[in-house]
Amino acid sequence: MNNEHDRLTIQQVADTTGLSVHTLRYYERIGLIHPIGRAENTHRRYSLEDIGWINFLNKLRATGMSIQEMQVYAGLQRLGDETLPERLEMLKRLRHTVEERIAELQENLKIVNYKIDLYQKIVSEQTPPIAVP
Amino acid sequence: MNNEHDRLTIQQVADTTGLSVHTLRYYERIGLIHPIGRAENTHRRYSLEDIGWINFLNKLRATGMSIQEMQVYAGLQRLGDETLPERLEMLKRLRHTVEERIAELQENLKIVNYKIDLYQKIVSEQTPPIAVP
DNA sequence: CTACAACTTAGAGTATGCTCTAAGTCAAGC
DNA sequence: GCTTGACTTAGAGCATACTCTAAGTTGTAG
Repeated sequence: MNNEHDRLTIQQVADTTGLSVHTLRYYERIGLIHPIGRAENTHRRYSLEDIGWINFLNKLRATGMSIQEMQVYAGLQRLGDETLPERLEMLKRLRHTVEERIAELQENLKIVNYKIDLYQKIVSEQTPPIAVP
Repeated sequence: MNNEHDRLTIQQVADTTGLSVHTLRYYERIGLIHPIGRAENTHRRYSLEDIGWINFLNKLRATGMSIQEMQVYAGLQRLGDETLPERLEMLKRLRHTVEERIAELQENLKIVNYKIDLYQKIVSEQTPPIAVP
């Protein structure tokens, strides 16, 4: 299933996922990533599935999910298909919080825009394009 | 301009702004809030303008602006109207980053939704509404 | 008068999420 | 044989943003 070409070093994974090698080891240590397979020399070798999982973790992080919640999710994932309903619930809750977060940002954006308009007016009044004597 | 009714205690401000009294003192200490006026007994007394500023700070924080950037903004604000163009620039940059953040969240939401749909299907197949022999 | 609540300060402590260091192993190239 | 570079581990350190503690003051109520 995985030939030698599919098995990447930690540095390669860092380059392709955007996580640092430190962070990759950290994620593995805290259980976000399952124990990665090793080459004969004890060096980690990541499979393509591992990359897929790490990319998904990155998406979860980008939604603002905390490390702790991701640990729960990763734990459920490892328990197999019978935890699908729980993971589904987590994702639905995540969707909800992300939607709320977007709405909040849009509200705050309005306020920022209002302030920009206000300041823009004052600034343009102070320094008209061409001074008229 | 400010009568006794307009001058709130730190606890009242905490209640109305949602910040803790600790955070209010912390914000003042690091220059996010200018030195608040005191009653005869050295206790802080916040004016309505102070409340307005604190509420604005809360909006900036909610957009994800860092404390450090807010310190810069607060510093410019204290320098008066001649810093309006700089503050305008900061707000425009903020608008941009918030718009990007919203777009990113919406992208990630798509992925979460895709996963929800997928899991939903699997789960509903595993446990049909009524088992048919 | 004393108890209490609300405040004050300086400074220490905490949670989160990394990020780095030190010391060591190992394979490949010169 | 030796250097180089990529990896390994355990554990320390760091940036951010609070959050809390200890010790003290003050004004009011009983």
